[in-house]
Amino acid sequence: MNKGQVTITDIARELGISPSTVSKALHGHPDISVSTKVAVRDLAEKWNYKPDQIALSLQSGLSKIIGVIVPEIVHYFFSTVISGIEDLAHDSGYHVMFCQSNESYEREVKSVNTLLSCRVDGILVSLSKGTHEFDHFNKIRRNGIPLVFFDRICCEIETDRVVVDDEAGACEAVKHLINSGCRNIVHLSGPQYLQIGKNRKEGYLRAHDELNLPVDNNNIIRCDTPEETRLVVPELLKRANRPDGFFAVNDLTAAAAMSVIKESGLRVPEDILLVGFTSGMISDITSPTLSSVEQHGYQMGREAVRLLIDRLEKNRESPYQTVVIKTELVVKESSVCCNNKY
Amino acid sequence: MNKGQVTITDIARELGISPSTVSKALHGHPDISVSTKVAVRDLAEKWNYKPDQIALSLQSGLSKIIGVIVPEIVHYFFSTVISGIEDLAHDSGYHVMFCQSNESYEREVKSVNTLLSCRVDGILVSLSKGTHEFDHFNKIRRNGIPLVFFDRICCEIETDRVVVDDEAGACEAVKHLINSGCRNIVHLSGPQYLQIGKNRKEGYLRAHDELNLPVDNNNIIRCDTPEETRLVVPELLKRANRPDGFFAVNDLTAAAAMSVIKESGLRVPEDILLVGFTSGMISDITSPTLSSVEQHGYQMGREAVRLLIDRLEKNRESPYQTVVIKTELVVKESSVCCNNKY
DNA sequence: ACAATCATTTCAAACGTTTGCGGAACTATT
DNA sequence: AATAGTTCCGCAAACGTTTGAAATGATTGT
Repeated sequence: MNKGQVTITDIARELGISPSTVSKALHGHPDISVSTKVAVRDLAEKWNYKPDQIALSLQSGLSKIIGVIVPEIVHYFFSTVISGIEDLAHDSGYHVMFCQSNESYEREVKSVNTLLSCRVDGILVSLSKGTHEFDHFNKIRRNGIPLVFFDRICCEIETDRVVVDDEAGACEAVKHLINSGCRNIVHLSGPQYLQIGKNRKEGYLRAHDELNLPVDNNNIIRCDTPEETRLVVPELLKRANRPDGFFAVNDLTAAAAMSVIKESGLRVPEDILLVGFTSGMISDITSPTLSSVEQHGYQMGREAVRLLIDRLEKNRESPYQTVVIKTELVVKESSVCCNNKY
Repeated sequence: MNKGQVTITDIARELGISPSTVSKALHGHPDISVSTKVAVRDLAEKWNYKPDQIALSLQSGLSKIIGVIVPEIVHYFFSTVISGIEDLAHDSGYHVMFCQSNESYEREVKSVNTLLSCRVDGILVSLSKGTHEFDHFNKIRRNGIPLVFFDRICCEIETDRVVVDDEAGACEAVKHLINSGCRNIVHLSGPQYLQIGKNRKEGYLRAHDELNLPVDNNNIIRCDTPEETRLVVPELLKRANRPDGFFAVNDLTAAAAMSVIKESGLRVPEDILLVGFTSGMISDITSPTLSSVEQHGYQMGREAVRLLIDRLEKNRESPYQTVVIKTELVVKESSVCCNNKY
């Protein structure tokens, strides 16, 4: 009508009744006569009345907003997680407000404060690499706001969590390499101060252990970027006992390794088998396509939201849960070789 | 303290003064005595008082929230744009609430309603593929809320816009191929009902035109996914006059084309040169690395926010602007060949 | 001494909504 | 005709904040 959105008071004025009557009519309160209800609803419909979320929030103390903090959106994995968060949140009547920490502790703390002052109902966090101090999370708890960690969790804080089954995925991947005939598998590993780096290495070790094969510690190489790969892998290929398989901590590294291997005149998968981690676009565009461990980011996002909303709307005091998302080995061309030696 | 956040009233009660005095003291209002100011500020500091954004919003009618609607976050390009939006918005004291349309008209309309009921101060939109009806955008305007389109703009609605200089980028890329010796360049093109598909084809045509070379219409092929590429490109390579260059509408397609070419025994860049579009991670992990046109998504995001905040905080009635982000050809290995024939 | 001036503080309204309680106007019961 | 019971509606407070206007108390001027 005039300017901005229609309010309950506009409708009341037009109908010559009080705002409270309009509110009750809209909510089907039994006190209100049928004729008034009809009149109010018709006019609300006609004027396209939508309740003001902000006023509702102030009134109820609930914002219906979920805050999300991720290290970076530009990562394929995180954008799939966000996608899952967004979808389930919207379907449940919540809005999503998100912040990037850009892997920096200071920005993470700032993001927490931002979300807190917005009075979000709950917060979802994946830790930044730079965070080794956790008091800002205690502050969230002190404010009585539920917190759920996903992927990069914080062990120091007791709360709901969603993690991916890294170790099992890594183990499955390495067993697959072993069963395909590899006996000299290099693990291009991530930093060991991050849980994911540690877990994936554990999986590599456990696979060897369970299949009763020895592990050569020289085969565990700290290398998780394409740049490092171009430096490190050529050396590995020159070894007397050349590696016959690579298990990389992420797909970018795996793809770079593939390039290096092919440039050196060796073939994938005929000479060397290769498996990556975090199956995404990348694994489809390499040649041959790259076997990889799928992390189901979308599902992880939904699960985190579900955990949060459960706590918000059901019993706030129920015991904390940790949901484990199963990984899945997606076998493509880079690890399938017919001339199995065993 | 007790529960939840500290309010201005808590401070007032503690100090035995009225809430309005606290508010004024916090704002440095000249009416308030220095001693009171000091007392209030000290206690606010001690109790870590943060003003309630929701109450402020209700009061001022301003939410300090920017709504964003994108087709999908999982695209590298869009996630870089979002990253830029988020960074500048936060630095300017705004929060970001975002929605995905998932390329669906219905979800786009729903997202608009969501953002409107949240009373966002302004909205940033990149059109979904499924949107051919624009009345929901007029509704935003009728509510007096500024609107900025970015990347996938809507020509039917007069408003601020940020676009990328697709055509110039495509033209530069193709000229680069021509100048590197190509005389038979295939364009793997996108759908022509999307502006980007059209613009990039125009760039291809203009490059030929400006360098006085004829265009063979058989060289313009509708193909913009890896799957299509694997079907289409092998045929092209069998032609009598085999293409000596490819310009693809996106990097995924370009990368897939590279695989197909190499599998057929031809070499990149020795036999065939290759340029893609939307320089991202992908262009670094192919072998050889892929020349591509950088779209500066991060900068586009910042620019869109700047436009919106300018309108919000400066003159709301100033004439609409269209900002063009320059593209940039990033030459890597796939298009650099020493045995230039000319 | 009385008013005018000043510094400091509080009041009250406003933003849009919800909701318990009280009230008016009926109807029904005695 | 008085009481009790219905039915329908409005009042007012509350959420946390801002802000112009009004109030308070003290000081100054004549």
